[in-house]
Amino acid sequence: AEQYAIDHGIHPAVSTETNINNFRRQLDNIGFCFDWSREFRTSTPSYYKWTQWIFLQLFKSWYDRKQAKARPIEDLVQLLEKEGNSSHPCPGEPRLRFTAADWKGFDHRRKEEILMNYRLSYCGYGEVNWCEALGTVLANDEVVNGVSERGGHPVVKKKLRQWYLRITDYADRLLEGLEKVDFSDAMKEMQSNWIGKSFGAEITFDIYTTAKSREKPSLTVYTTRPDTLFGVDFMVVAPEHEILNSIVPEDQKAAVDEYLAYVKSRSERERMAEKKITGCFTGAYAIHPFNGLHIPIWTSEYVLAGYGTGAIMAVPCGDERDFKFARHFDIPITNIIGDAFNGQEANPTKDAILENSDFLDGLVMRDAIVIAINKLEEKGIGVRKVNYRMRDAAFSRQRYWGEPFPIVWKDGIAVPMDEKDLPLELPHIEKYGPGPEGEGPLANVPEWTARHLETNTMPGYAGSSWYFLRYMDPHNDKTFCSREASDYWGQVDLYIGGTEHAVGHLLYSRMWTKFLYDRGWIGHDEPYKRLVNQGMIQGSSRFVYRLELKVKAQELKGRNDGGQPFIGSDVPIFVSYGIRAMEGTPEFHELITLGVRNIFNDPSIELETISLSPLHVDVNIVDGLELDVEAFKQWRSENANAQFILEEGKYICGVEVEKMSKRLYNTVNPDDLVARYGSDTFRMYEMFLGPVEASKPWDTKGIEGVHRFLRKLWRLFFDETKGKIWTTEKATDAEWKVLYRTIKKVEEATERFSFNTGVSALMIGVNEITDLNCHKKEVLEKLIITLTPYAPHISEELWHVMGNESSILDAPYPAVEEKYLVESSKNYPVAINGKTRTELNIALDATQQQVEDIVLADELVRKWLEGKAPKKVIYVRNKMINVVV
RNA sequence: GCCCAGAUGGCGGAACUGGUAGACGCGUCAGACUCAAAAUCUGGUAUUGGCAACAAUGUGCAGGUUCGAUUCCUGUUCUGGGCACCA
Repeated sequence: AEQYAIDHGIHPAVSTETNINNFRRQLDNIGFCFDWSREFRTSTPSYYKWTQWIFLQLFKSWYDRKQAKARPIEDLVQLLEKEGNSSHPCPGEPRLRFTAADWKGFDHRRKEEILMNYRLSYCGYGEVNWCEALGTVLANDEVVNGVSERGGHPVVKKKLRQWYLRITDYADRLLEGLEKVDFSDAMKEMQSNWIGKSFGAEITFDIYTTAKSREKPSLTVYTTRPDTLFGVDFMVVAPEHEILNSIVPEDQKAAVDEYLAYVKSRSERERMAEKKITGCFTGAYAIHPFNGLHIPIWTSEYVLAGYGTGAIMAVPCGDERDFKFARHFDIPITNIIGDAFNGQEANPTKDAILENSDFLDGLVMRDAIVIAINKLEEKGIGVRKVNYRMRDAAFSRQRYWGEPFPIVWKDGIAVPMDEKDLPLELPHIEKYGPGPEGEGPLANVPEWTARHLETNTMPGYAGSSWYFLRYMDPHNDKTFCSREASDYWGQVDLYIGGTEHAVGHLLYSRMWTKFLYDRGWIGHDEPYKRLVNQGMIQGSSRFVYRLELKVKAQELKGRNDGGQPFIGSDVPIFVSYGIRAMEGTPEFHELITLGVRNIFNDPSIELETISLSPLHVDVNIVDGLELDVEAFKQWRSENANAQFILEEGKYICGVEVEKMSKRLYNTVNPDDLVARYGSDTFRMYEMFLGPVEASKPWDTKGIEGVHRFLRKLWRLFFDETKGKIWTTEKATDAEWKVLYRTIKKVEEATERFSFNTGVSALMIGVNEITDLNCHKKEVLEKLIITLTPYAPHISEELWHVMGNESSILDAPYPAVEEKYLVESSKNYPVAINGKTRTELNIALDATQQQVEDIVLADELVRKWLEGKAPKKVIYVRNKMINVVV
């Protein structure tokens, strides 16, 4: 557990100024532009002071739907005081119901409860992955196969106090804002899908159940297709749905409880990803509001609690997942779309004509939607409803390293700290273990808990949501960034970042910007004017496969885990890749059983279940594909007693190409390359690899070519024997032509971020200038200015070699002199029936008739025509000629 | 499973708005220089057939639109990114 904490934080003693400077110097060395890093931001008190300040402003603000903007919470208090209970501040979308009595007298706690429902950063309870054995909370990617990645301990869900950002209040504006920013369509689509705005209806069904309950239960579902109301064959509620507490009759309780226990052991990701269909009948029925039919209510993990009402009406003939579910559990399917449903697969069309649908019969589905909603509203059993897939963003972490929340807890109420007491600095701690109930490490600090300070810390995206504003005014100690500074600099003109931020960072920072804009602290409500997605450099990851076993009704002394006959933590067993490939076969079961018997020296062991968890292993302890078993045992303490099931005496690792990332243990260090070739070569090679947007595996073959190019460039200025060879002679037209053609190509390439073709143009240029034997200063100077963005160090060096005093960065970018580039004719490709057969040199200003005459007179063309007259001659100026026969 | 993107020689890639497919670089083959090596330079290099001129085929796969498709449309396969606690 401690190791976890250390993995996730940097010891404050190490993250000193020196460390940051070293880090910067490293980045500088390899020619990277310094962007930002979590370590850098959070270790700078002024950053976290102002992050905390903004958090407080979010806490003290609410979102006024009528005005579509954030306002100070005092406005809300006044509004509520003035209008009391009679008018809800957000009619139509009540988040909260309270009575006049609640509000009367302003009971402190009640008031806070109400305000908490409006605050833009608020506190609540949320589910986390909880690992009892490690006593810690785990991130989703630290859970593999339902057990902890490290140690293989069972993981279950647990409710814990969490902070949230009310980003859902900004859903519409985040959607609309996409229209005014220059992002790729793919990025916009990802964001709008994430927000997931949909139009539909909430429909409430009465319930028939033999279970005893005080109130008459009802079930509200959300659907985008109320037109299919008569095709409902069953209902499904999420396993977390509260209704399960009140509607399950005695005779179904055991079955439902068993199912819920199973679900609790599975992550949300697994629930979405797995193809297997699971579910359980609750024993209760919903009553169809129009025809009174009893519709069975099921619970299944394919319905997620966080979306809509956490319950759906299932229409198997129109929805693929519902269809599969019905098939799997033999639920009869009602067809409401006639021939459009073939009985073999669902048809999600909106264009079929409805039948078996009472008052909707004969209508096209598309039109029936509105009619159905109107009828539902009229009868008071449903309401029109806009729904968003996006949920509020979890804004707290149970970690040490992050901005502490400036919140003091008093009698269960979160009280914001005084702004002038910021920053609230992280305490120095010795141990990074999690708190007693899985809280952050701060829960272990007596001075911290004695002050009743919040023990969660903020996530990385707190700082990354606004850091670009701080860059505009880094030394300001009055505010996070003065309005003058942010007005002067405006939006970030160009943001280069990966698509992996599409639905995280890039949405959060857009929300923060809108919030700061609403409150008048900045003058623009979108942070980034233009976004370019660079591709990811991929690494080759290596995997080991850990066995997760249950042993048949047998106690294995000292190897139990949580009372289960489960082999886990202390003797992890790893299976070689080749054996893993046999998974599912009887031979596999046999091999594993034999292996396990050998390892524990107990021939009576019988295995009940076997599953394999693929785990990343550091590429540095793998030679090709073969794992260095001894190094592996030392790599992580929990693997010290590891046992291996080998193939031919070797442990072979699995391989996958993934993004290169520290957490995937597949990184390579560029230091060696920089030492060998220099940072210009390294930088240029990265640019030359391919388009910026493309992802590709890291591969250094080919770096020689770029290095040779820079040496060739150098030889334009220096000769091994003669030394300096550049001259002050006047350049010829031919030399200018080569130069300006190069500059033009490089400029165009750079402007459209096509750096690889930019490098290519520079290579061609240098080759041509070398061929012309040109060493003239006036040409070379312009050439290296063009090169500067690609290879800044060598350019600067050569600039000074030629006697310039100031930096090349201050030199004006050379303007292309078009007069050297004018052409009067072109070699046209001539195609017969679209297939290029020859080339003809024709003047650029030739007319269609002239071209036809020239082309048809050509011997080769006549050969292909075989004496026939052409159907058509297509002539596209400056492009090509096509003769259709 | 859902959302997004990509697929072109032995390899990375180029072809910008539907107009000469394979620029540029790597690798490789042949040659020059050299006692030799390194470095450098010259030439060839999509596949198949041919001494050659040239011809046929060719941009993941199956179709379609067009005088003309790597580019547009429909379907499909595979690979990568994201899926809410990696940031």
